[in-house]
This record gives sequence, C-alpha cells and structure tokens, in this order.
Amino acid sequence: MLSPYGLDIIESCLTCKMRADRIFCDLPTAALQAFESIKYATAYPKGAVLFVEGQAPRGIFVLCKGRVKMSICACDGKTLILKIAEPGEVLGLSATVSGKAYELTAETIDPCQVNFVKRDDFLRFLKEHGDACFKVAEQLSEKYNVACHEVRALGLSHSAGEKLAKLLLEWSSKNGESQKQEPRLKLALTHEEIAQMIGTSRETVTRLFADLKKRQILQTKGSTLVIRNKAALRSLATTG
Amino acid sequence: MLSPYGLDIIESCLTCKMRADRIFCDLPTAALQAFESIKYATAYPKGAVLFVEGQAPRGIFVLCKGRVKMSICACDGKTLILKIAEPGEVLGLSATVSGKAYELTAETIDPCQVNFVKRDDFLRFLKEHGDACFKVAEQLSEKYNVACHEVRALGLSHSAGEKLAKLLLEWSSKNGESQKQEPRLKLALTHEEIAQMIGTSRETVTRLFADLKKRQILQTKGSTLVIRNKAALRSLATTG
DNA sequence: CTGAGTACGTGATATCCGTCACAGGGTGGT
DNA sequence: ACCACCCTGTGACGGATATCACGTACTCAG
Repeated sequence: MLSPYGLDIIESCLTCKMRADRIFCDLPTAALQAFESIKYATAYPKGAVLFVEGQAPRGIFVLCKGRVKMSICACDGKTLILKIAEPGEVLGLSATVSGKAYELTAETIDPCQVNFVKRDDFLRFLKEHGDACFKVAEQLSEKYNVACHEVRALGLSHSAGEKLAKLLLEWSSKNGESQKQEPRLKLALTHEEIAQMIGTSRETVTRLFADLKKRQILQTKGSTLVIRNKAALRSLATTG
Repeated sequence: MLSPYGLDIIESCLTCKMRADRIFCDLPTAALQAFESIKYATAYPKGAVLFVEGQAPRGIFVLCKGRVKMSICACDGKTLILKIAEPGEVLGLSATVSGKAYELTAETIDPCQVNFVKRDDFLRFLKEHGDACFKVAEQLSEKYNVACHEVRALGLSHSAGEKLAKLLLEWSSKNGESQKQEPRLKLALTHEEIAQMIGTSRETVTRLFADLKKRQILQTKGSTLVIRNKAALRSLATTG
C-alpha cells in the first residue's frame, strides 16, 4: 500500500497490534469484519483538518497513527485546545451518534492514519452489533469524563499557575514517568499552544515557566522538561 | 401510593405522560417492561444528595419530577454548578456505564421523584436491549455536547458579563419565551447560585444585574425578570 | 413583634493577567 | 549566507474582578 506522508499504513483492524487495548479493536471478529467492510482507511499530512466545529457530522474518524489537536474556537479567533487525541481514539463520535454538529475542530499535528466511517454506515453497524454499541457508550462516557475534568480545571482553578501545574502533572502521568522521583517529559507543544490548553495567554505561560525554573521546581534541557520538585508542583496544582 | 414530600407519584413508565419525548420512556414496550422490573421508584425531599462526585457508581437515577442541581466542587469549598437537571434526564449515566467514579454531585432542589436502577441490573439490561443501548449512546452524546458548551463558555468568554448574558439567553430559550419581544423568566436561583453557574463571585453577579438594569437591558418585577433589549443582551453575549 | 438567618446592594482595595511593544535566538528556504 | 519567520523572553500598563467589609431588606419561627 501507499505510504503517502511517510506513514506505514496499518492494513486491517484484524491484524492491528493495538487491537487488545483499544475500542473498536477489541470486538468479536464478526463485528470487526463488519467494521472493516464499511471503513475507509485514509492518510493525512500534518496540519490537515478532519472536521470543523459546527459542521454537520459526516461520520467518525478512528485515529490509528499520529496525533490530532481537538479544539474549539471563538469568533474572535481565540482558540482553546481541549485535548490532543492519541491513536485508538474515536473522533467525532458524539456528533455522529446524536446527529448534531461537531462540537470541536480536529486538526492533525502529525502525519496521521485514520479510519473513516460514514454516518449512515456507522449507525447501521451500531444497530446490528450490540456489543459495538456498548463500546460506543463506554467511549462516550470516557469523553464525557474528560470534558468534566476540563470544566473543573477551567471553572474552579482560578489561577493560571494552578492550571499549568495540573497540565504538567497530567502529562507526566501519561508518560508513565509520574512515579519517578524527577519525571521527564518532551515538550511537544509551543508556549502558545500550551496557553490555548489552559485558557491563558502565551506571555503568561512563558512567565510561569520562568518562575517555576527560578523556584527550582522545573528545569529544561532543550525541549525536555524535568520536574525537580514534584511535591511543590502538586501543591501549586491544588491551591493558587 | 404514598406521596411522601407532597409529590404525586408516577406509578409506571408505561403510563407516564412524558413517554413520547424522553429517553427510556420512548422504548419498545418489551424493553420498557424489563426496565420497569429493575427500577426502584423513590422520592426525595428538597436538598437530598443523590450522589457525590468521587463516589463509586451505584447506578443511574432517572429524574421523573423535580429539579436536581449538578455540580462539581473544589477542595476549598468553591462550587461550580454545571446544570440544573429537569424531568426526563438520566443522572449518573456516564459513571455507571464506564465504572469510574461519579464526575458530579447531584442534589435535589425540589422534592423529586426518581427511578433508581442498580448498576449491575442496568448493564445487564443494556446488553439485552440493543435499542436501549443506542438510546444511552444518544443520551451520552447529548451530555457530552452540553459539557462542550460549558467548556466553551468557561474557557473562551473571558468576561463575567458575557457569561451571564449567555446564561440568561439560554434560560429564555428554554422557556419558549425567546421568540417574544420581551422574554420573561422566573429567577429560581439566588445570585450566589448564578455565580456558581458562571464561575464568578456573588458580588459580581449583583453588580452585573445592577448594570444591566441601569442600561435598560433588564428589568425585574419581584422574582420575574424581563429582557427589555434582547439585541443588546445578545451582543454582550458574543463580545466582551 | 422580634430576633436570627439569609439574600441582596455597594464601596474600597489589591492582584492577577491580558495586551502592547520590542528584542534576541533558532530555523528553514533559496 | 542571508533574510523571513516563528518562537521565546521581558518590561510597562491597565482593566476586570476577587475579596473584604459593611449596611439593608426580606422571611420565617417563636
């Protein structure tokens, strides 16, 4: 198969290595085969837009490779990044199920492989495969959960420092680095993007980082970030 | 049947008048009967707590009568009200499906009638009734949608005035008053609670209302609120 | 009626942070 | 190598709003 943007294409869900731990991958073979028959494997370059908030739902996008930025944006251009989706996630699911417009905008930030399924095909698939439908409910619950966390972070932490601290801790826990004494993580986002994730301005992020470094809580080596004082960061995350 | 807190109890989902337009009410009779057999009809007084954020999910609560306040709260006691649930809504759904802790706290603000279903029973019910499962997915999508709107409101509208304007417009559209020239609505919440809905302080809400009245945009008669200048309110809701 | 409790109204003050402005350092293209 | 262009760092300034503090009005029980 072609490898349009430097991707090794995963041919089939049946042989995909992530099958065990991902939604839609962990289904009875019959359901998976049905899914295979309605999906369109597609590849996108970095910076492609899968869908835009407000669009009528065309279908779902199962992310197989690469990362996708999920964001909402205000009329004045201000943007809020809700999450960076990772392989295995299903994008556009809730809009496709409910028939309402996509709530978010999805834009690739890496070259990505995506399985697209048209709305009609997907709904028919769900009606015919009860176990898939249940999976969808689980996945939606998960998304709802994440959204609630976001709401909590935005609504209850009134200082930007608190939100940044929360974000860093969350990242370090994702990397499986959190239990280490001094977790490390790669900063794959610009200050601007980090600002958009916590709803603040670029300058504030820069200043916060400067402050955290001065206080010996963080340290940077190139684009690698070391958390030198986890406890301090954690206390920043829970109070102002 | 008993009417513990001044409620007329709805005996059965099969004869419930809301059946047509509500989730779980609009199901094939077979599924509804199965649902009947696992549900516990309960009544709560005002101020009762159905579940608390962080609790392991015991099951779902279908709200039949009364209103329920859904909120999250920070360790320091600061509270954010996400929504006021109305009859027909299913509470605790996503936690029950995913098995994760309840994301929110649910507290009645009226005397309420509720149908409770234990988690195990509910999950079994879902596996056996594909159409119910699909309904659940729809319902979860809806909740996700609302959460996204909340995120947008919290994260992108940086002024409190904007959020208040949005809230008032949303309320007036719920009441079916929105198309009128001068929509009216009953203010059933205190300033404190409104503040908690838009993530600001009580005093700010008071001051905003005062300002809106001074500018002839709003007018109050007792607890009734009249929107005198819809256009102005709408422009406040989209800009600062 | 009276006092306690709760909701509302309003001023003074401090602070966080968004915005503007500019400067330095990387990086990639031609 | 050179020039754009983007990212980062930092100062100055002002505005929105949280917080504190207090006074007023309303409700409800005794």
